[in-house]
Amino acid sequence: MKTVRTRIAPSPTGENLHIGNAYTALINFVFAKKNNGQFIIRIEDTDRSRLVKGSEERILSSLKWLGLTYDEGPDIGGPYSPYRQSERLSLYKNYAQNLVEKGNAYYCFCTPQRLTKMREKQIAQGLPPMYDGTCKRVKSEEVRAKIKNEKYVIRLNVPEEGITEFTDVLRGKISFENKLIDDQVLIKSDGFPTYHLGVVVDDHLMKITHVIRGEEWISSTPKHILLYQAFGWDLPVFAHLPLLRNPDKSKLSKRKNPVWVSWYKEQGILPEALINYLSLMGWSDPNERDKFSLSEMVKHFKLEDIKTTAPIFDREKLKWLNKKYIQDLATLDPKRFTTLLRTMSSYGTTPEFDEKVRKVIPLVSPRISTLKEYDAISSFFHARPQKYEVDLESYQDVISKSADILENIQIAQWKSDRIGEELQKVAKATGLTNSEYFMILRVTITGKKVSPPLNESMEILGKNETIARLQTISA
RNA sequence: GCCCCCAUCGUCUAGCGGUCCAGGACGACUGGUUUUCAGCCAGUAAAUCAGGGGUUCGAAUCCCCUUGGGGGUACCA
Repeated sequence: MKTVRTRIAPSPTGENLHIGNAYTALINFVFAKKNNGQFIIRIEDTDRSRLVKGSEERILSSLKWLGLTYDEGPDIGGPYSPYRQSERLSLYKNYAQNLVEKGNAYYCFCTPQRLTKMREKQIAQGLPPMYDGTCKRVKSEEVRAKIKNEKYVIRLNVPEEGITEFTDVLRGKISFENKLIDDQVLIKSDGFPTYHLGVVVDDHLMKITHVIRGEEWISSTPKHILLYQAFGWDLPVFAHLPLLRNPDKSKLSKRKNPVWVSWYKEQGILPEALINYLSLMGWSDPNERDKFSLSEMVKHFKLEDIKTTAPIFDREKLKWLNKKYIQDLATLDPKRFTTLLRTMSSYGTTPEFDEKVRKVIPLVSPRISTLKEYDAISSFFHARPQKYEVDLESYQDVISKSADILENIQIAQWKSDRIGEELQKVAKATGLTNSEYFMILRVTITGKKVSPPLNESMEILGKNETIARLQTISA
């Protein structure tokens, strides 16, 4: 049996890794690993006009961040190097010329202006816009002359009759009438291949066994099949994944949704949570579990189980999952949790991991669903409140009494339980309800009406600091 | 316009001819624990399985049509 080899072929035309590409990458990765195969990254940078500087590097780093490690790629090389199409240019042209010789492709000298006009006319007549084959009929002596001093492209010579069909692992048989398939450009006038040529040549040369990609490629697949046939190559297995959608059901786009993986990282989403959430798109664990790791997914994954209905990428459940993962991390590895917090671009007040931070984490982490939220809740542990959510002036007396009673506790007895007992006494003595009294104290200590548990927080702050904060108000 | 794909609670989904007057999770809501929030526990609402025809003793599950949604239709990927 052939070794399973999958790949994703991102174009460095965006800010970062697109969430849709991350999804495709996940499925390709999991499928490859499930079959002890290889997962490959190939950069398809054939559109020079849309190239974004630094994009490739950021795409690769996001892939790594997500834990989708690849076996071969542009930065790590591999047996089929190079993995960047712009570095494989001469290849494509040779293959295209070979097709011309066999009659499966032809040179085309039509100008973009003529093509536009042609299409407009076709649309006006209610015809499908397609290349009209003018250059297919140019005599070969004439072609040889024109190649020398005219710009040209090379087009695929699609048969005018017949049907091209293929079996999609997820969708079954899909067929297209050849007469509706356009004579696709294979080599552009700048000498670069189009996606269609590049993807077929490279997938073949790199021995890709399974082409798993987004649904938007279904209608180009017959062109690819025709190419494989023209070259006389074996077909890979095709699987077209559902497209992730915006809440309004349109194709996931940056207009309507944050689509860059880097955005989720900056928000304080953990990679494990994003991956887990993505894996819930179109696939479900056989045990109906919602939370599971990448390696657990690999264990239970079956390509055929992917549902073809396009899911909406709705961030609610991602948030819930992230909360779970944050709690796990904070509990199991508070040190790493702290490090992560401190590497956030929105990094705030949390100092390096120490005894105090170790005590703060279990109090704060269950109350956040993204790392970004951590600082707002925990900052009072490390700095006195700058402002108070409630006007405390009329409560000076109560606060002062609270300070006095806490003053009586020995430093060695400074524990949340003891603090609580003492404060209950004050609470009873004042005319205030418990909730009102503790709300006042809470605001005094934390600045906020909502905070981690008060007594425990006071314990962590220590006697001196606690009393100092009370006196700040009562004085 | 033409081609192709898709259709179960608001969302993600289970279901692959009888065990489903459709199950789970998120979200929402109610109650409990409680000094706030979070958590935890208990519970409620939420899908005439898009609609209509078949096939079958029997259909959410198979077939057809309609409708709806999506994708493609470039010298972009």
